[in-house]
Amino acid sequence: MATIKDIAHLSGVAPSTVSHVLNGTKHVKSETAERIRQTIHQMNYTPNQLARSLKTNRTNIIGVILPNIGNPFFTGIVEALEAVLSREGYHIVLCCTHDSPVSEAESVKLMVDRGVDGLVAICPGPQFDLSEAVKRNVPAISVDHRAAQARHTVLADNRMGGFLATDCLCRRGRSRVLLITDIVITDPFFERMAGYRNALAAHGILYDQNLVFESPVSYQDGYRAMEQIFERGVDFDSVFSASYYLTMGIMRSLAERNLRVGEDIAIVSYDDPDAASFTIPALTAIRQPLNEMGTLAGELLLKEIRHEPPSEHVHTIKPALIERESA
Amino acid sequence: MATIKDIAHLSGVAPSTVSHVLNGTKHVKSETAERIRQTIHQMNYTPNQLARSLKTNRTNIIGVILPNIGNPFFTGIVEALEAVLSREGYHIVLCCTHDSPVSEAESVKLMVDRGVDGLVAICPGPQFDLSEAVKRNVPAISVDHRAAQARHTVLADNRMGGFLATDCLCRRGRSRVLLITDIVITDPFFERMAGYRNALAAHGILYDQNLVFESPVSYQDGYRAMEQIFERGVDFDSVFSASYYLTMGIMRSLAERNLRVGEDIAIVSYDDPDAASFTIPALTAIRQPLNEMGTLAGELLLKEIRHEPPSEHVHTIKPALIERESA
DNA sequence: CTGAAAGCGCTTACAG
DNA sequence: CTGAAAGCGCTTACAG
Repeated sequence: MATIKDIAHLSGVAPSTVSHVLNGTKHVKSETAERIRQTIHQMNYTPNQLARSLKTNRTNIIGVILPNIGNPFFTGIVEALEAVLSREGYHIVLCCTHDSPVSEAESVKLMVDRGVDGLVAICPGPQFDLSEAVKRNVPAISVDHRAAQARHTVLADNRMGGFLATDCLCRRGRSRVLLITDIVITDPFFERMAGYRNALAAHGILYDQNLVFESPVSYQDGYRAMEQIFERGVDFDSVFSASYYLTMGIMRSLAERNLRVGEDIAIVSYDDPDAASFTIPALTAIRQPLNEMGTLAGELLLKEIRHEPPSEHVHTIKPALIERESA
Repeated sequence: MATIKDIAHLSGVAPSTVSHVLNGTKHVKSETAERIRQTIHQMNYTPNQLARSLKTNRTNIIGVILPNIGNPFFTGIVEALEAVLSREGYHIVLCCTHDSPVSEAESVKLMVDRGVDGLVAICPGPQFDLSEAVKRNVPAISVDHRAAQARHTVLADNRMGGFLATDCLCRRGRSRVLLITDIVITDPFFERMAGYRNALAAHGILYDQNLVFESPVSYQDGYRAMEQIFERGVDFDSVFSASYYLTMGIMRSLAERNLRVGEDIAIVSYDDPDAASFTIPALTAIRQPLNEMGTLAGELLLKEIRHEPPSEHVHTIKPALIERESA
């Protein structure tokens, strides 16, 4: 590969001059500049970013750590994030952790060691630790998780979401509201449950421990959970499903028992991917403000990178109830 | 941040010695080594990978370029890929292109300039160009796309998939088989259509141009396409949907018209994400060999990195028909 | 078993 | 307007 030296030789100038036309850091006589640009083009030269970064301490890369690809919840956030960051010349690079704490720690180290200019962690596990980034002075934002070390945290108001979902059900006259939630009670799920209880209270409905079920989160697990609930003969008239993945399994279980969703049993689901409008019946769901969350996270990160004064540290964004057919 | 020099000073040795204990590249007297390890630990030192890479020309990073996150088709491939590569000490880093050719080109450049040790492009657009990687001698694998420049290409047998899907329908006595496919006819979609035609022919059914529809690919677009087909009064008894996203929209359109999927209208869908078992009715679908594709891509990349002799250049993996309720 | 020195490919004060 | 030189933080022959 050609180096900046090669280009310098071939153009009859010094490497520093080439560097300056490359970066526009100083005025170079237009003839010289043109000549240099020509040989750059002829040689198909591209600066070695590793060397550049070593010197400048900048990579123009923002690392994003997320549990996995394939979950539409992340897509919305990452897209918004990318939109605001790419506008400022940053590239986004993703690391998946598969919800493994070990992998989360490795990902932080990997990206910090590779000199990313900033880090955003989306929906990390409860023990997620950004101190490695903080120690090395790389700005970091935590999304959907209160990380002690992140200067900024972007949260969705899960309590409000839980309230909205349950309240919707109660307003429709449902009083035996099943809550099916993630078996690992991270903050968001804890908050959703709090919202559930608040809504019940607001409607004068007594909280009944026997209506709350925890399950691993997958389509299949949602199905299994619902089957067990039927086997136990639980009395209920509606479901607040705290995860879209659970919802799909729940709906199948109901269908197999010929229960009509939206009539016999009302359902409100958390999360509102495109697919939620295409289940049959379409889902009434809590839409998380993914776009806003991603945008805000991006803006906060830029501020930190530029050492602009932080506004608040924890930002909470409100979700919305999207009413369709299932409730 | 501490550097290798700092560690050397504090341990009373030369930087080269620290380097050797760091990398195990030479035997160092165990006392010395221990002392060095201690100060490394005390100082919480981590080598600067940028500097290391600049010198060694290795980053231990494999760049994966894919259209987007949020599509379960990619999840399977990436997971398998990660499994085989991480076993060999490589980390995977993702770049999303959102199906934009510009972004595809930038991603290749970004990763190559950052010195990735290998590249795999999953399902890139028709004009995708790996020559930038080839020119710089970085091994590259193309998955689900015949890239002229990639030494190795991993393909799914889409023709077979198209055949299997259509054949399934015909075997069940359907003869008016609608084909709804992506409006951008990339190789995979072209092949699926070829399989469709082959299957029709095998069953002695005349190919009818009027049964073939092209549509952008999303839930909503699938719905729209189906609605238009109804408006035109097309006569059909079954659907081969060449994309899972289309299928969801198609099913909703049928449901709204009170047509029973699997009885009035049979459907076979391409792609078999977890969700395919949880639609109502569950989908008969073509399952792509994602795990195999990812594993093979990873293995081929490793071979190239190690300059091992290539076996074949184009590897085609067979899909399978998964029979459920929709056909 | 350990160290001095060169060099990876850039950038950036500094000098002229 | 241009260039010589130092240095970013490592690794790796080479010498001893």
